[in-house]
Amino acid sequence: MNKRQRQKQKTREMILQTAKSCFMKNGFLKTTTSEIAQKSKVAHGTLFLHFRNKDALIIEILDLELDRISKQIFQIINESNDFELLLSKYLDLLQEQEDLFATLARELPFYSDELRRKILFRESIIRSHFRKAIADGVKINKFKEIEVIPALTFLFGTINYYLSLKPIFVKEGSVIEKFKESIISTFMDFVAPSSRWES
Amino acid sequence: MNKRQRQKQKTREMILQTAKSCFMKNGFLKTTTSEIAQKSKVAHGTLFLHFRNKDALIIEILDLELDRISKQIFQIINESNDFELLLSKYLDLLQEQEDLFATLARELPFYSDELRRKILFRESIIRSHFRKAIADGVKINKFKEIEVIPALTFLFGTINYYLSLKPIFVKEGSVIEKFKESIISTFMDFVAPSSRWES
DNA sequence: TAACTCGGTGACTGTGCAGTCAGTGAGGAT
DNA sequence: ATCCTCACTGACTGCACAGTCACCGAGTTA
Repeated sequence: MNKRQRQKQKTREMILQTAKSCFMKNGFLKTTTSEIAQKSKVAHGTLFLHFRNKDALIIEILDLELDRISKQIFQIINESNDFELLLSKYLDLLQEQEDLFATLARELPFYSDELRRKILFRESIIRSHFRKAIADGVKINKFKEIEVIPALTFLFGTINYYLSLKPIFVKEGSVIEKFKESIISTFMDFVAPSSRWES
Repeated sequence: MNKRQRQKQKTREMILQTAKSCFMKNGFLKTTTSEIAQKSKVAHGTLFLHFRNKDALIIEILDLELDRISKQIFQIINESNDFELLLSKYLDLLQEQEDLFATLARELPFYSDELRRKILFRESIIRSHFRKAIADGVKINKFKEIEVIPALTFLFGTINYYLSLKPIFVKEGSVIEKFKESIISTFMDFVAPSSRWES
């Protein structure tokens, strides 16, 4: 690889890096290509030399990021098939990338079909693991007999709600951190088996 | 009131009417002032004669609409302090104005502070009635001992989630209609008292 | 060293938008 | 009948933005 090719790749990575941090901070919709170019210290036109358009740039970044996160989640899933632990670790992961997930929660309805489909596909995979963990819990009477899918929608819907309205729930810092215990304990309460077996 | 004044008021109401239907269909963010003007059969400039700016127009429409809906909700609340019935009727109301509520759910994070505060204030009033209904239910052992506020966040969060991602859940028609039974029965399951008192 | 290649440049274009203002004419006042 | 008022007009301004292209010069090749 000669000097030109090295420089080209370096520029490309610089753009990706900068774009990622802009997107995290202000969301995809509000971030402009000029802003990315400026902060990357390249000309505006250079962006479109490396990426067909703004959407292609977003998709590339999200693909990379979601890949990375998916791997972490699968690791968590393999480590622990206990539902409560799984949920706790999942929330930790969300917290680590909270700006990204809050942005996704807010902006998802406004993305292009392609982008939205990609994101929802990833989420559906994650959700299927939770589904299995709950189904297992029901089988061993750890949870009461519930409709698993609606129950999960309550869980994911609520998390999504906290994320998308993050600035309303916390002035600064992490929403997930603030409500993690509440989310877990409320959901565990909800699915706790009736106590007739206890007595 | 002379002819001029009558005409002026008529124009104003025409704009409000048209703007409302545009906002319902495409949301506030995507609706342009030109579109409203065109469909109202008035010049673009006329809009700004009647309303300081686009935001003032939105706020006026939403204030009117939320007033109307609030009244209906209070009527429901007065008619029935039974939680399940209250929830059912509330969902019916959401369904009647589903386009509006879906728009609000999606766009709320992007509104100006003033607008967002107004909407959230209305919601908080409604929510307080639900809180009371649940607290009453807990008192008479109709529900198990739960943390009322987190439980309500699960409920409202989930409804918000269904609304904001409506096009993903249903191709056409009403999300609320489709999931109403599921939402009610899942939540009632969640808060059902342990069965030790039954036996 | 001369010719060529190609990544990078940034002024420019086109589009879409909210908001403005000098001008118009029907309606009202005298 | 005359003048005035004011709701209304729509071309215009200014802005923000994504995307383009003729040109440049460092790096590569012959």
